[in-house]
Amino acid sequence: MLDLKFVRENYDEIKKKLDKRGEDLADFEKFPSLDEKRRELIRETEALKAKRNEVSQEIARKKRNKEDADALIQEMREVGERIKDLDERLRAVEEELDQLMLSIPNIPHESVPVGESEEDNVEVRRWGDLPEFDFEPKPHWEIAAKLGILDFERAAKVTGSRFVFYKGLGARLERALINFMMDLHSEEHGYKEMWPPFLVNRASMTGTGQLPKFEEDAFKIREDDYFLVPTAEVPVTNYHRDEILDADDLPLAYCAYSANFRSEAGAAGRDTRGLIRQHQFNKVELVRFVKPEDSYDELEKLTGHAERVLQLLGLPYRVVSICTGDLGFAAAKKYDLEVWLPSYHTYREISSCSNFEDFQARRAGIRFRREPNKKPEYVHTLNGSGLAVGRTFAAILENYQQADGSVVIPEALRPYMRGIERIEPK
RNA sequence: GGAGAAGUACCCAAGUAGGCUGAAGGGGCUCCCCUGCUAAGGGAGUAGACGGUGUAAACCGUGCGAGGGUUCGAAUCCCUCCUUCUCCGCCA
Repeated sequence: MLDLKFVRENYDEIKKKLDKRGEDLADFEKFPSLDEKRRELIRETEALKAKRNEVSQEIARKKRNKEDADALIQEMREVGERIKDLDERLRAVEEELDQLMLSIPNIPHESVPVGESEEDNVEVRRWGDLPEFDFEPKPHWEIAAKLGILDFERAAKVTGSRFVFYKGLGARLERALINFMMDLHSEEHGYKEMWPPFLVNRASMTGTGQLPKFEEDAFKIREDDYFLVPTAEVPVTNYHRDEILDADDLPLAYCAYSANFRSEAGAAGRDTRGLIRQHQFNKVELVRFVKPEDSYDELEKLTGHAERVLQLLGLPYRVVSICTGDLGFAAAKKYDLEVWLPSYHTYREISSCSNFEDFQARRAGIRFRREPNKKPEYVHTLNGSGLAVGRTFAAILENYQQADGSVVIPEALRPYMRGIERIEPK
């Protein structure tokens, strides 16, 4: 959410910047009149309330002195009616303004490349040599089938499409990846390890920006208004919702594993095979709460932490700076890490690292105090996948596949696999 | 899931015949005095937050878990919800 005063004072400039996202700005046009209407109603209603408070004192005094206060009471009865009426109108206007503000995306940072779609994203750097095969590399679902470590068919029977069973060494590999990533970030990168709830309430989903605009993307438990987490970002960022943090504690860094649930509305027909796009997938998430002046350095740092996972696993990747037209709703700037998938002959997103500046913090009420008695300020929040585990699983199968159908386990992972160096066809 | 009790400021806690209580008292914290260390003692200060008006000083509004209602006026009365605790049931 953007700051009301800031929008009021910089309306035209902000409009220009939002336009670069390719957003429909029809709603935003309503801002100036709504904002003015709101303030007008506040002025009116508060003047009446001040009067009511004053006269109520007067009535109390008269009653104590056994004087007649009927005329005043009669007068205040009318004032009360007017206040009630104005309050109702004010509430309606504030509700509308609130919905408007909650649906306006973040302003892109000046360093974000201007563009319309993912075509215009800018590659920042590449790492690693692409693997060379003296045979035709197979897609990961075919490799997995030979190894007997994934079962999509039975998952479809048990649940539905876009779900999967990991089996045997496949299940162990998935678990090894989670443990490897969590250990790396908590032991070496200084993140505090968290294990969050996988269901969150509406306020949390609104705090990080999934709601109100993207409700159809989420799985919802209807009767108690809970949502299955689409990413651990939601519970972990909201961990500090409505809090004022100590400046000395910043930056705060958390890493959290969670299963992630996404309805993938609108993705019908895309990536229907394999692990790339599932309704449920595992991910290790990095979340940072930082001082505003540090947040862009922090974004580089966080991106580096995610990259480190790929480097240790020996998976070739590139870093892409997401352009204005492709930027997520809440992000001011975003880097994607894209891992090389041989069977696709292309890089595919495996991590997304964003700086939200104070956009989420304002929605979620996450502030900090620089010094005692100073006014609280909003923190900047960042997060990034470190990494999406299912896609990492797929990348390992594809990049480490051998001519005989086996898959070599990257060395860094072997301690987590009880020493297993290779998964052989069944 | 059933039955009870409770939610007041950083913490504990008083406050129902509704009005001079936005909130007694204590602890903690900050400052000052006294005390050559320590212990103890004395005094002062300690809602923050959000919103509105204003160049500003400042003034006004909201605020006693949340949201409604009754009333000229609510921490105090009524309703709904949330959370915590105790007991029972059920489970992992």
